[in-house]
Amino acid sequence: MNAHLSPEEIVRREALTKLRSHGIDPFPAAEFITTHTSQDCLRHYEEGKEVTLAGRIMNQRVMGKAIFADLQDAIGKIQLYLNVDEICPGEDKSLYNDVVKHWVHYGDFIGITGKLFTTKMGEISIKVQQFQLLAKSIKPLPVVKKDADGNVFDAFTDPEARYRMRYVDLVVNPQVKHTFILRTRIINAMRDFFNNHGYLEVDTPVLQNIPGGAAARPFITHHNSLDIPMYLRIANELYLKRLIVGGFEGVYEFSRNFRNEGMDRTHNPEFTVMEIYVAFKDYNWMMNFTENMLNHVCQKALGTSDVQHGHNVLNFKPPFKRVTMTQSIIDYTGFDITGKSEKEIHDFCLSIGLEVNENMGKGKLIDTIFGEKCEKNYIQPTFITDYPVEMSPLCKRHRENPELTERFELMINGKEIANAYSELNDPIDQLGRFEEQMRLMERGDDEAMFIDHDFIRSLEYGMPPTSGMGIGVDRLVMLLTNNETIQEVLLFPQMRPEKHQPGPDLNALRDLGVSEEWVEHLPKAGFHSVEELQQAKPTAIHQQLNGYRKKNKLEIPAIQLEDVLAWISQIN
RNA sequence: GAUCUCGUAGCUCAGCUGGUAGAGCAAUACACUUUUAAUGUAUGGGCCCUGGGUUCGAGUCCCAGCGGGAUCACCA
Repeated sequence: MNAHLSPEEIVRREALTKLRSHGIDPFPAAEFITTHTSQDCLRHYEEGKEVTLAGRIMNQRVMGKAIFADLQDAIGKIQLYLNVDEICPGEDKSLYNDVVKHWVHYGDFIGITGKLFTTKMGEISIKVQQFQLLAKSIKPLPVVKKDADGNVFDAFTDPEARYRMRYVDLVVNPQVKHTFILRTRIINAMRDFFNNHGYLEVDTPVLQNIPGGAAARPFITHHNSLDIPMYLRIANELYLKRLIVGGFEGVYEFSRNFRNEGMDRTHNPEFTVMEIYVAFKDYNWMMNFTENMLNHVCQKALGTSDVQHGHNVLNFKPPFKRVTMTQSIIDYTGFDITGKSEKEIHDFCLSIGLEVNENMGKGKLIDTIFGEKCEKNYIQPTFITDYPVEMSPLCKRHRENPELTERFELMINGKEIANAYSELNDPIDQLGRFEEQMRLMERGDDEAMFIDHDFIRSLEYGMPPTSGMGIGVDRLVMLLTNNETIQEVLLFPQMRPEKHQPGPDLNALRDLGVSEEWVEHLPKAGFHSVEELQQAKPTAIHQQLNGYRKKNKLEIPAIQLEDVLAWISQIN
């Protein structure tokens, strides 16, 4: 029955039996009370101090009657010194000779009590006096080794295996664990910053009737009792604005959004956006707020305003540079879009070799120019402001130029990190913009937005002037943790489901009367299941099995055709 | 969705113009009471992703599929 297990797994399972027969439960229930962590021991070292720790045993160096090993807990690692006479002061040395030396494996959880000391080589270690197995690991972890210079050998690097088995990744790759600790620190720092300003964290619906607030393909599901389609949210913006209508001064939400679109190293079907809306503010205020918030996050989470990302050092000390969209396009193409018609801009795009088509409105054309020619140049944090009105259906018109909107996007490392508006609060203008979106949709723009009439109604009751800002949390975390792929900052990134090839069902084969000496060979010879036997001709099975026997020089009796016929008759 | 590329032992990887499946680490056994990529000796361990095809012969060549990665398209 162990045919599908690797030899190491078999050894570990046999150890379970041996431990139990010696009265040791490999999965004990009782709480194990620790007094210290690995870091406590290293930071507050006192020779001879008694400590109790728990963790995984990671790297054993057996030297006869003594063993050095590393204990890895939630925080780090510390070296253990396991000496036969310390662990087994009496006559009975079996705890050391059997349990510790042979039945405890790399990756097992253990609890120890011992005294701190420093080895000849100068490493702080624990001289173990009491040893207890807390949980056995019956699948071997990848073994990653590191030399004195910090060079890593045999690292567990296969992205597929790492993302599918993040639990393994976290155990053997400390830098991965650190990324996720930083992720939480970044989010906590943002939350603190907003709370300290008195803004309220809220929850709004994930399951929505109208997937509004952004332009994207939604995931569709169905509510049985109401018998209506429902959508996983693509954004939470319209709900937060309703709350501003309701009278909150400032609201924010860390929103898990879902978009049914392509997946790549910057896109996951579910992702996190932080959105905040503050009443009586405009986008100028929001720029100051955003740069101060980000600097606060860097200081709190990383302890610096200078963040290493790839070859660049990103400086988050306010103020950030501010450039209008129009000026940015002049800077990088020499073309001034001010007052230009859709046709003129279209022709300009063609003249500089951009791929555009007749379906693209003015906003989309300008967006294309910016995306192709400008965006990548903004490495240091830069606010790009005053977008054309066609690109921003939820944004208030610019106070000085009705063709523009009071919008900014924050560019860092050549990519968009945040997006903010002076929010459109004129219900009549808003409805008109939604209707314009519908026209774009009919013209072939599949990114145009749905109309949310309840949202319009809320604006009709009156929304104060408000500024809102959204920030891509996953991308911010990528930026601040020096990662290039979103999968590295999501604990469980979306993957295609694993296809399980069902393992051979040996018991079903036994039930047919297949002899014990043959049963394990049937799958290897190509017959994994009863069904596969059923589908093959008995004569072919007979020949194939005996061919396999000959090829592998099996010292077991040849199969007779009658045997095969007997199995088949059992099936029917 | 398109193109390129990869899939070999628990992990990291070799395997050339087709000819009996390899290394290091891990495992097992023995030795070793301050090692740290511990060391030394010995041993075991493979549906070479799956299914077809070519061939006397396929891990290797061809086709299809499954899964991953990269680039592109769409999007944040």
